[in-house]
Amino acid sequence: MTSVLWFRRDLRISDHPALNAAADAGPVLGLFVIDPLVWDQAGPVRRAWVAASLQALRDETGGHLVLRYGDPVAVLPAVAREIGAGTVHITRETTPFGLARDARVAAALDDAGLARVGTGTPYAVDPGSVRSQKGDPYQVFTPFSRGWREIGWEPPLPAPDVSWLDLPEDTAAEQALADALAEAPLTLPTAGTAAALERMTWFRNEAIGDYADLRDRPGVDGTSRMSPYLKIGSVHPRQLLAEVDPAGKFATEIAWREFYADVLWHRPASAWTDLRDLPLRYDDPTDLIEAWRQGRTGFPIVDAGMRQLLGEGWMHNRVRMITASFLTKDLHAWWPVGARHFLDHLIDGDVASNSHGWQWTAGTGTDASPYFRVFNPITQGLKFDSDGDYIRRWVPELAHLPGSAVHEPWKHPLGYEADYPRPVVDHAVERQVALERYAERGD
DNA sequence: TTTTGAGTTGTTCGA
DNA sequence: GTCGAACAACTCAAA
Repeated sequence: MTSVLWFRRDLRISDHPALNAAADAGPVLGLFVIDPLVWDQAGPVRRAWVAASLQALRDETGGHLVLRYGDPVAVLPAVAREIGAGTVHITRETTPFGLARDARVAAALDDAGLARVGTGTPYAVDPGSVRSQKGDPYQVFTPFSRGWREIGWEPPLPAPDVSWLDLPEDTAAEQALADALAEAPLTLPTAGTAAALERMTWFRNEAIGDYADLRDRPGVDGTSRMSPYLKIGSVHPRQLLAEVDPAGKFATEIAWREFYADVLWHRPASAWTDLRDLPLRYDDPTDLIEAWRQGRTGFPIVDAGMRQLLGEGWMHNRVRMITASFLTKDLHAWWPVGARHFLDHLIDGDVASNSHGWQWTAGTGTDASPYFRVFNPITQGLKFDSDGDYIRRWVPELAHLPGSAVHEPWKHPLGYEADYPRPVVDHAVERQVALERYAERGD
């Protein structure tokens, strides 16, 4: 029987259980729907990454990827009818947005007399399935990760033989793809499964030994950089876990991704609201938030990170924490303001990891009340970018300063020669304000 | 039921 | 320069 495989965040053909299910049943039409509501919200680099990943998937299918532009609620029944398919196969969604969209599409498919089959999820262990001995979902990472490893996962599936179907091109979709690709920065990673696995092999052979030491240094290429591939589904986490020690540090990073997906599964509102209702008092300092977005706060490592985000669509994890701490603890803004900006621009922006990473920084997340978690952007810079290379790469106004002097331009006679902004706040003062607000919560 | 130990990623201060 | 303690009190998981 003919079916449609609706690709979403599973842009690959290997280790793809839903594709296997469709291919086992008969000929398959591979479809991706460019939904303008999602597409237009994304920044140019994020769009370029999706476009490049679609192009890679098209290559992997031998050119048989059909693109459509529009609302999936209208597109899916129309395409299924056009090709004579009775079933739409998907990888099951787990996020609130994805579940709501799938529910609307499912209703439309029902009305059209079409079946829908969900197989697998983008996770090694499906969200909702790791439970404590009492049967409750875990609220804390470490016990979750024990339960997660106990459940375990299957080895990756090979790519199936697929009899692909085609339809005439949708001009609007092809144009959207071409426009997005035209805006790709030179720093965009090579998209697709093969590039992902090649990078993973390099990481495993060359970098994983130094991972614990180098992963915190934003000026060093010491992380796997698998997150953009995982986000778009060019690889499934099973394929990465098969390459490493399941008890090791890298597998633990995968477990963090799965933990946050699990938390979001049980608490969908936590995507955009405080997981723990403390409540904290927030400000809305519009001009300062805009300075933060643009990387013009006068704190070098904050500005370097925010500019890397806009330029590359990626930010080093250490710097994500520093910039997030700055927005929430120095500017006292509500974390979703920052989470929204990150999600719009990060090529690896994933709602579960993004929002819960932000909640961790803001102190509203899963781990217990570390009220004192206020990053000092200057000492963090000196500690993790001690040679200053990261700053010089992203903040040209400071590129003339030597070594670690870039972190404290106010101490250098030539620090402001190139019109670098002065610090927009006094960190020591704002740190005290943040601590006081934490102490007054609920009063 | 009660108790106990633990909880990703920090900073500052004083010895 | 290095190191350990203090920094609120709380929630969770499991014994």
